[in-house]
Amino acid sequence: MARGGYLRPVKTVKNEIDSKISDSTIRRLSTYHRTLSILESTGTETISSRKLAEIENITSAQIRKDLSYFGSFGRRGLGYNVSMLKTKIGKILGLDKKWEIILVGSGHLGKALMNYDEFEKKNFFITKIFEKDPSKTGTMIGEIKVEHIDDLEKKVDPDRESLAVLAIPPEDVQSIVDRLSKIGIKGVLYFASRTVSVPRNLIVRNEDTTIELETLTYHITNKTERPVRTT
Amino acid sequence: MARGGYLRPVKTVKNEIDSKISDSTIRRLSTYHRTLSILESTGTETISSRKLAEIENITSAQIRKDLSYFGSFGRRGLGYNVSMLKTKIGKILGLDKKWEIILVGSGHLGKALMNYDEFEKKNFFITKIFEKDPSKTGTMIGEIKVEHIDDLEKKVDPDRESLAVLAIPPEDVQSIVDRLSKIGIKGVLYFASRTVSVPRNLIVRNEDTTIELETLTYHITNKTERPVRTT
DNA sequence: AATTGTGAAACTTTTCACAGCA
DNA sequence: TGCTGTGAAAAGTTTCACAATT
Repeated sequence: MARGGYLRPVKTVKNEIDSKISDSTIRRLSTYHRTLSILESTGTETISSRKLAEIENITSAQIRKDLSYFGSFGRRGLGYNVSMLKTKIGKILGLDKKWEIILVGSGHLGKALMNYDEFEKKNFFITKIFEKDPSKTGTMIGEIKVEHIDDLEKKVDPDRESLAVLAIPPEDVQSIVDRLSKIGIKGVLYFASRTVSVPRNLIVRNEDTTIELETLTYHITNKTERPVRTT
Repeated sequence: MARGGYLRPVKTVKNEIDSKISDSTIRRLSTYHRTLSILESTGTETISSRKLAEIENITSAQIRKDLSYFGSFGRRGLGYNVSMLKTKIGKILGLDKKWEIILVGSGHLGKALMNYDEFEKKNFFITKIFEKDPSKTGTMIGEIKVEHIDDLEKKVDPDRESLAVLAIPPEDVQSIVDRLSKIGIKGVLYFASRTVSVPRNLIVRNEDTTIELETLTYHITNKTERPVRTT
């Protein structure tokens, strides 16, 4: 293990500033959290890593290892308490706090995000909407009044809204990312098919449907065996 | 999912053409392809792995290694011919063929996908739309007439349409995946926040916005250094 | 002089396998 | 007995560094 002590063998529950947990682990924790929510709502009280692994289509060792970076949440011989594990993972991911999100772009994708049920389950709330088309300024989407993009700096309070989701065309992404970074927004998710240069104080993620489709066409074209992971 | 004990993910591949190319490599090839398109359209004729690496925010060795799995496309001392490399990568990803896609679900997300400009650049064409709300049957979205979901099996020709994109609620995903698999669809991309059990003959991908947001909230909450990768 | 292509090294992630505990 | 937690081994991925080539 060449990671040379990124985790002391102590039972630290919270990792501090510099431990290096892989992105894959974080993404899996997110799926565990979502599965645990469903199990909790169906009244399941306890689950073993083996059973959870079956649902997730991964190995049980993977689950135990992922959790071990953050502490010991199970009971030997018994498994994990569903609600307790869900709460613990939620805390690791920061889902115990309410997250206010600004949405930039109010086209079809923006509206789809506004209606997305999963958000509030995760404590995510879109609280402001910005749009460059002036004819839309002042119109309502759900309970939120659309603001003009020129007012971004004026209307956003980064102490409240720390996340932004961009449902805008590729050519607008870089400038909006730059403006959001200046305001002090902490994280941005955008959907456009484009690379952006990322200011240091900001975490940026991209979700690009064409990349996903191209992994499909690659595998189909090259007749590769189906990879089991779906997330 | 219980397929007799827990299954260890079928990572092993016994197939004709390729050996074991990682998913990360395929995803990067997809981004190279998109960058090369832009370079081509701006008249750039040649690019070195170093310059491409700067754009992509990765190392040049990574690019050369990714390409080396598939052949030698550059000229020592000179770099790569932009159009030629774009064509070669396109061929690897299967983008030299036209892909007809069926869309299931015609809500906001479905409409956003219908309007998505990037698709045709990649030779992706949504040619059929299915919807469970009968009041929408027969209405037009763009140039396509919406069909009722009951007619899925009747109206889909898997020799033409090999891909499906699902813009439907989580509770409908599993049954649609099962039906598409029976018809002989080869690849499915869905957006709902949910794991599905995947029939053997089908490749399934999931794009889940809450997972992306949770990687953001994790990093912000734990004040981890910004990871450079944005895609 | 510049830059590819690639083995080998370095590093990361996953899986194994079992001690230890309920 | 059943199942977790975890070092160690195995597998996988990225980076290094340089011979080969234009």
